[in-house]
Amino acid sequence: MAQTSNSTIAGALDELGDLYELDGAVVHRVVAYRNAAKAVRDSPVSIAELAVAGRVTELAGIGATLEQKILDLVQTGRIPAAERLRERFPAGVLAIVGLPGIGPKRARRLFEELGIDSLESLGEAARAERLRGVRGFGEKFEQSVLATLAAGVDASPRRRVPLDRALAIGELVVGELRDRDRELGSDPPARIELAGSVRRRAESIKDLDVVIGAADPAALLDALGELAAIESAGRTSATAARGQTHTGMVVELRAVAADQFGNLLQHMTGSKQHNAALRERAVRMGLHVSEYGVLDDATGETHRCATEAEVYELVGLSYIEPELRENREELRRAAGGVFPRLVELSDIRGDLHCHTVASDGRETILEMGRSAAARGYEYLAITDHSATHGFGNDVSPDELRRQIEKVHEADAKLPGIRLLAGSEVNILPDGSPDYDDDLLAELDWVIASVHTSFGMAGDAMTERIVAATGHPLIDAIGHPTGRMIGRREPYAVDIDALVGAAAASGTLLEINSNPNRRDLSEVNARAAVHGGAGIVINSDAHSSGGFDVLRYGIWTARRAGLEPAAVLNTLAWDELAGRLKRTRRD
DNA sequence: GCCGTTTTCGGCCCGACTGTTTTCAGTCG
Repeated sequence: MAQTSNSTIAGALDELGDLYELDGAVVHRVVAYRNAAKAVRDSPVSIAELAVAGRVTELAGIGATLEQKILDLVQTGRIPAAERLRERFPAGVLAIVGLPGIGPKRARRLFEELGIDSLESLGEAARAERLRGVRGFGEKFEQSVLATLAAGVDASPRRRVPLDRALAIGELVVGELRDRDRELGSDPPARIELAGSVRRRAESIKDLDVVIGAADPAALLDALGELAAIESAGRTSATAARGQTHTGMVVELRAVAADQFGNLLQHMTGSKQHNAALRERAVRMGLHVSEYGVLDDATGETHRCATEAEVYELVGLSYIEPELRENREELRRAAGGVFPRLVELSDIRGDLHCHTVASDGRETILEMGRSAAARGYEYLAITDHSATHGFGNDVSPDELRRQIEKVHEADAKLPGIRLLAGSEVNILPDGSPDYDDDLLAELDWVIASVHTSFGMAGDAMTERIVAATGHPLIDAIGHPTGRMIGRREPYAVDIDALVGAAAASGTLLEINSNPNRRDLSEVNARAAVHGGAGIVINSDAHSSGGFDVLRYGIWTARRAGLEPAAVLNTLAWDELAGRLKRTRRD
């Protein structure tokens, strides 16, 4: 029997939180379920296994009660409490929660007093002007409901976009605001930074947050609507403005005095859960953290912080990098001292996955090699697609032999960088690569990926990729889960099984840096390192400009808490080559 | 429901906004 996945368990806990909230539970109990759901979702190890082993309460946020509910779910597939609550509250009531202005309390009141149990019955009641008869509801609420339903419920939660799109717009906005500040002649210049999930380098972004530290921010706030990226904007208060980009993203500007900039940047960078946990810790120390300062109960004094580091220092923590602020383990670790240094772009000494005109790339081996050398890389593996299910030009075995020669020729022409003859081979449905072993043995580096039959069932897909890790000449697995952020679910591979097989065989796992992939994800990358597998971070570039995406892979690794030593292409090639299983086997 | 520099009970982040209400509950980020 397939074991219950972390995401299934997390989903069940989230649902329980929603149901208890409707049921009128105290907010802290509801929050406890949501925190537990997040802890499960972010866990790099199997929660089902942990629960069966009696160790699940080791996770922060899971106690004896939730342990039992998780065990029920894992062992019987059901949670009795959830079933009882579902009988009391039709699914349509939960669907109403989350509409603008409707939380659990109001949804429950509408359900109990007017029997509203679906979007349809909500709309009917609004049109019939019956909602205003309920205490706490009025005419404006009815209009808001009708507007929401008219716009389509799907339109209400704004679409999330991958980080690269949000970052491009955010950097444009910040750049223009800084230009404007210079034109205004501010002295000292205003501090203007991106905050929010963009600064945390999250996988996908809902809206953009920009923070300003300035004595007189009015002119900057008023300028938002004039920026190239902004379609419409307006002031929302003396210290804030809100606009919308031409792409439909909401941009929030917040301003404070320069000596509070650290407080605001910390507050607006979040995450919400990180901030809540930080503030709970502060309260235990008699301190109250907000975007305006840190109030000390003992003295009645509010400390204003020009930098974030001061905020963390006041609550007894070492500085926490934005990428880690997700309320995973970072507060506990920061209380214990300084973090090990996270991997950085400048640590990467070579790229082991790129394409040329031989398959679906747009540039030649020489062009790609020159560009990689110019970026300071010591080595570059040319890994065009293999022959089956071709991308652009199918690289037949004979063509691959010629390609190996071409790589050697180009390598001789390019001093300062080592070009490696490689291939991105397909993992066929039976788990084998699509070149013969004698040909693979002529290559310096082989990365193997799934490009077909994405729909295979979990056991078969897992067997398929695990089989590939067992091949002596496959050095790494490319984009191991196939997920596309916001567009395609990962294929049904058991990540624990894959990590175990990769660690046992010495097969490396890729963090593919394409911003639509970032695969392994941060959670899976953490699982991989936890399970003893080695990581490589690659661009999968299809042109020389494609090398730029490596920063997204780096950010995924940093969000996973990876240090340079966990990432094998921080090594010189000779050292890395010596660790490959094809070498170690000899 | 969890958790401990308040340790087996009594707490549990902070501020802004909205609509409805005459002082605030609920929602939101």
